Amino acid sequence: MHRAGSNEVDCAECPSARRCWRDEVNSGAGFLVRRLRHVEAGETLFRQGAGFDAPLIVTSGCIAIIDLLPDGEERIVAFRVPGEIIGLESWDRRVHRFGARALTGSTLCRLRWTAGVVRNASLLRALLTKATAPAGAAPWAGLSAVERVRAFVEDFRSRTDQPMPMTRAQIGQHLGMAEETVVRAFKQLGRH
Amino acid sequence: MHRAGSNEVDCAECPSARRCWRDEVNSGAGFLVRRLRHVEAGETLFRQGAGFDAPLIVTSGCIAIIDLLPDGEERIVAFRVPGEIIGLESWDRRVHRFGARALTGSTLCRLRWTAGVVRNASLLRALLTKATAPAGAAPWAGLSAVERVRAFVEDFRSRTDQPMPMTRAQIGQHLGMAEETVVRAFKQLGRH
DNA sequence: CGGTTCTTTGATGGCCATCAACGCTTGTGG
DNA sequence: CCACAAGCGTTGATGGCCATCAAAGAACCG
Repeated sequence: MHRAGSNEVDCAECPSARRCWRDEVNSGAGFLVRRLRHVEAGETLFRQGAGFDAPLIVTSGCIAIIDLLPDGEERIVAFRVPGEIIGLESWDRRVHRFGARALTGSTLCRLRWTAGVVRNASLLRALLTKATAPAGAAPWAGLSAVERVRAFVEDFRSRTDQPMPMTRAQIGQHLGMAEETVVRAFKQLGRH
Repeated sequence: MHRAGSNEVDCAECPSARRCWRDEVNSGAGFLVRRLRHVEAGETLFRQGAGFDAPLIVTSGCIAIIDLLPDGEERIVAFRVPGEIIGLESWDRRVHRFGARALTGSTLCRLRWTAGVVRNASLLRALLTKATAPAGAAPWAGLSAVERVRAFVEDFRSRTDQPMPMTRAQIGQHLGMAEETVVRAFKQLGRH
């Protein structure tokens, strides 16, 4: 049984906890959060290389996870919507592996990470570094640009009901294709 | 403190545990394994859709993780080398999300999964489903085929010292490009 | 030797990145 | 109100990279 400190909230007491954790959350399960301020559209949450302290849970809005490449190009690793976690990929580091920027007005909770949710650090490291598909894999290969855009739209729609807040250029930065190709793909799909 | 059952080994007692877990392993840390038989080159460990019971840790050899697409095509999601885990992506399912096939003679340990290594199932599910980059992201986009093959080779070399056991066609199935393109990329790299 | 698997090389065509330009919308200041 | 700028969306023309098809060498094994 954990006790929440000042400014901290146990997820078990949050009426919308189910949206974040999908299951019911038991009091004392170790999920303590600190509610954060509302961030404005376009605001940078943190930059790549900034000091990392704890993961965040998105509770409203949409956050772009951004990889800043050596040549200055920006690649959008993921779009995070309510209920999803950002910053976990930097868990075993001291600095953020990616940056994060709000695409719309958003709110977040900070996960109190000191709780003994995970008993052994080695397993968590293994999970985060080995269990996932390595960069370089191409699960969608063989798909045309149109089919990849369709898959992206369907994936986003399956995760949230909100309208897509990102620009065509940002979709291109995420899927690795030119903005014009995204536009032509949407036209071929006949719908937005 | 856990006690190992019949045929079970505590990783703390294994002389090569450091190779699997990188850190030193404390007795009773929850890492109990069962040593498995040696699998032959080309042998299928399990097929996509087969019943899942526990993850495996590769201790020697090389295992291909295979996604069987609806059209019958096979996409190689990852190549696992000693110290890496397979099957974790199926943790919250009853069946295997991917198949697995040995590329060379390999040995594996079965992770005893009942140990209370992770205290809360919700967090692990969140880790596996939300923390990783979604399918569709293209972290390598903008790279030519030659540069992607170079990145693949460097990644594999950084993970193991063994010579690359996979064929050009399998590299192509992994990177999403034609076998001929892999060959031409290797020629341009001037070395194997 | 014949058979199989893997590798390599060449020719051709299509998809998509790139460049260029324009319309549309919004915001800002004169 | 109008002019101007900035951001976003859209369309067209062009060229290059790579998938595809075809075929042949190379290594291995019965």
